[in-house]
Order: sequence, then structure tokens, then C-alpha cells
Amino acid sequence: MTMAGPELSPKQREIRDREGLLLDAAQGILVDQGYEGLRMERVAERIGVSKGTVYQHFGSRDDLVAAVAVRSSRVRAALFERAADFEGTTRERMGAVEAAAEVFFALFPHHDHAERIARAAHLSPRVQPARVDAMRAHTGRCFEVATRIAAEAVETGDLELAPGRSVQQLCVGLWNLYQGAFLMRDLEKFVSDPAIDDTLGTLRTNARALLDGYAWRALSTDFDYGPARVRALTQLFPEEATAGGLL
Amino acid sequence: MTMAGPELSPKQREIRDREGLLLDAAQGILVDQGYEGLRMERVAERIGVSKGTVYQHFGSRDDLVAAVAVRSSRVRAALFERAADFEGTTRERMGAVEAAAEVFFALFPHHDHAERIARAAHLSPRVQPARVDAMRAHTGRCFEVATRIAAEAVETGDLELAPGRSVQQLCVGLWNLYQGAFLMRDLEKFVSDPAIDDTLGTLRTNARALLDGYAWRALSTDFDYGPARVRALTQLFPEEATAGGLL
DNA sequence: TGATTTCCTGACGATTCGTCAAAAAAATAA
DNA sequence: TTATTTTTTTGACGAATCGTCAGGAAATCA
Repeated sequence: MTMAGPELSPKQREIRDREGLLLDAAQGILVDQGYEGLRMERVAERIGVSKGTVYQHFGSRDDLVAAVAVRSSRVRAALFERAADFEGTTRERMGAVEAAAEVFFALFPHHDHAERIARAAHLSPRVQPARVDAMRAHTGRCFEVATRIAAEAVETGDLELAPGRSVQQLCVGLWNLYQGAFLMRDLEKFVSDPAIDDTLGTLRTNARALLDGYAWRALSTDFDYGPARVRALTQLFPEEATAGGLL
Repeated sequence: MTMAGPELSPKQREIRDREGLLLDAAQGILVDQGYEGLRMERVAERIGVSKGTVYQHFGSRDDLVAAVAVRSSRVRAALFERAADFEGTTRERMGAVEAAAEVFFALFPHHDHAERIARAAHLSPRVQPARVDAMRAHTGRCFEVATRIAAEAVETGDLELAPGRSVQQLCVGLWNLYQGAFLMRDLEKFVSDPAIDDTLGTLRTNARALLDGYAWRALSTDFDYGPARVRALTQLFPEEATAGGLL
């Protein structure tokens, strides 16, 4: 049954695997030393090759950062799509997507930083266009999952949009709250306030308030979405949620 | 009535004024060439001095960027505080604060980028701690304006918080939506979607939905806040709103 | 005017990026 | 196995920019 596919020589396999090792190394440095600390030579050292070899995989430093962002955004899209199949009311299903976002938030703390770099350097030839496209595609998948659920809610009547509102706007709103959580995490280091300290708790509160404001039934004031969230986490992302400290 | 204050020699005045010119130059470069395009030598050229002179005002490139961010965040805090005195219901007054945010958004497109740089480099001695403190303080002023209005709404009964919710969380939510608008502006260049294209319109929609979700009366579905917004813009920020294309 | 202080300048050392010719390793042929 | 060709790796190198600082220019003072 195994395709006779192209046989990989040990050397070829080594090269293929090295790409992942390089991304791991770069991601590790990004997490604990930030963009400034990311020196190509240091990345090379970490996996025992020379600088020139790194440049055979990634055309530039920013290209490497972009590649890190692409990899994690692919994981995010996969998490979102897993959440799409959750069983429940439309709003519970959107809650599952929010749970996916929480999981990603906990597991990939570096992501927003890497994504921003990648986006900032999008025009220059310093980042392979294919990477920018890939990231856009993965982000698009996330939006698609969310908008599909919201559209379904409109169809079923769970969500009646007031004039001037759209499911796209609703999803942008959720997305902004979620991105805001990443920004708050930076603030967290300086300001001490319950609302900022418990980043994810505040995100949940606000996401619920937003959907309540859009009048997506059942309103969170009439129905406790806590159990559904826990069910989504345990059912869809048991390992990830545990690793991320969400369970 | 003029204080006999320290007399400034022409030279001293020149030095003082130069700081502003340098910030203007740096801001201009940031707007149309981004962080990467900001070369110390180029900033110096723009106002006809040498690189060394720039370093007498700002200890490093990141310090300069931080100074740009501090200046605009001071303006933002002033806009927010002007909005605090708006006459109207508590929710209309919060609307005035949102209008202030819109004005700032339109007038200082570079700000979020500069702020992020400043924040990312906060630890290193490359940014004067005083600047980081100043930015934190100015951001704090914005939050204070918002939380004060929200707290007043609780007192007057316009806003009844459901258990688990707080005015701080509400303000973080608004802030996140607002920050998200800055992020959307970057996306705008690639993705074409009504919800993303009309960044500020989506921000308004979502801010209203969020406050509706918190049940801050009168709900936007029962009351048209459009006129109050226009009144705030014309009354509080006539010139700025016109310059920003909001009127 | 001359002395003193303050300020400005641009050459310089240091760092890191990204390149590329030469060396090393792997693959292929004999 | 050995020779030849192809692929891959390496690290020295050129280019660019940062931030410094000794020396010169300008302003202030006596």
C-alpha cells in the first residue's frame, strides 16, 4: 500500500529534518530572547551547523521568523478546524473555537511576535512570498471556521443581526479581542490589575459580552457556557489543554 | 504675569526646538518607510545636523522610536481627557472617548508600530526608563478616563454588571477592540472585505455590541448613537476630526 | 580680544547580515 | 575499490549600520 514514492537517501532525510530543527531552535530563541536575540549564527550553533547552511533553508533572518510564524499558524488553523466539528448549539460551537484559540494562546506564546515581524517585512524580497501567502491562508482558514458557524447561527435563527451588523464584523470583533489578549500579555509584566493579570479570563468575559451584544442566543446571562467550554477542551484538545495548563 | 523663569539663550532654544524637529523627522520616516527605513544618519540629514547630534538627544535608535511613541501617546491621553468632559448620558460620554480614539487612530497611523518597538525594547538600557514610564503613564490616563466613566455608569445604574464582570474588564475589552483596529489596518492592504476595509466602522459596530453585551443602557439597538458621535467630534475635536477625514 | 565652556562632527571600532569560492562529503561511474 | 562528478557545507569576506569619541567649531564669559 505504501506508494513507491521518491526514496529518500539518508542525506536527503537529514536535510528535510533539519528544517524542523532549525525552526525549533529559532522559536526557542524567540521565546526567551526575542527578535533582537535571534542571531543567525546562534541558530546555526544550536543544531551544530554553520551559518551558510541556515541560509540554504531560509533566505534571510526575517524569512526564518516568518517560517516560524507559518508553522504555528498552521497549527492554529488545525486547532480551529478541529473545533468546527464540536457538537452543540451554534453558540457552544463558537465557544469551542474560542477554546481552540485559548489553547493556541497558551502553547505558542511567541506567535504574535513572529507573525508581526513576518507581516511587517512582507513587501521586501527578504521574506519568500510563499510564506506570506501561507500565513494569510492559515489565518483565512481560522476566519472561515468562525464565519461559517456564525452564518449557520443566522440560518437557524440563533443569531438575528441588527441592521448594519454582519457575521464578518462579529468575527473581526472576536479576532480583535483575541489578538488583544496577546498584547495584554506584554502589559501584564508591568501593570498589575486583575483584569490584565487574568488575560484569558478577561478574554472569555469580553468574548461572551460581545456575542451577547450581537444577541446570539442563548445569552451568556441566561446560560452558563462554562461546562461547554470544559467539554470542548477535554473532548477536542485533551493533551494540548493539559500541556497549556487550561485543565 | 510671565514667570521670570530661566532665560533661554538663542542656542539653548535652538537645542530645545531641535528635539521636536528630530521627532517630526523620525515620525515621518516611520510612517512611510517603517522601522527598517529609520536610519539615524537619515534622520540627522533631514534636519541638517550630523549623526552625533542626534545621539545627544536620544541614546539609541530604539530610544528615538520610543520618544516618538511617547509624544503621540501624550496627545492621545489629552484627547481622551478632553472627551471626559463631554455632556450627555454615561454611554454617550463613553462614546465621546471612542470618538477620541477614532481621531487619534486617523491622525497617528504610525503610533502602534512605534509603541510596540518601545515596549519590546523596554528592558534593555537602549531605551531610557523614563520614556517607558511616561508611556505607561499616558496609557494609564486613557484607561482612567474610561474606567471613571464606566464606574459612574455603575453608580447611576446605567450599567449593572453581571457577576464575574468588572469595569476594568469592560475597558480592556474596548481597548483590545481599538488596538485590533490598528492591526486590521495592516491586514487591509491584502485582504479585501467590507468588514476589514472599513476599519473604523467595524470598530464602532463592535464597541457598541460589546457595551450592549455588558447591558450598558441605553442599548444601541434602542437608541441611535450616531448623532452623539458627530456632536462629540464637532464639539470636542473640530479641527482634528476634519484633518483626520472623520467629518 | 582672549579664555573657557559647551556643542558638533565625521572618522572609527564593533557587530551582524548575507555571499561565495573553496573544501568536504555524498553520489555515481568505472 | 577507486575515480569522477555532483551536492552540500563551511567560514572568511564585503557591505551596512550602530554607537563612540577625540578633536575642532561655536557660543559664552571675563
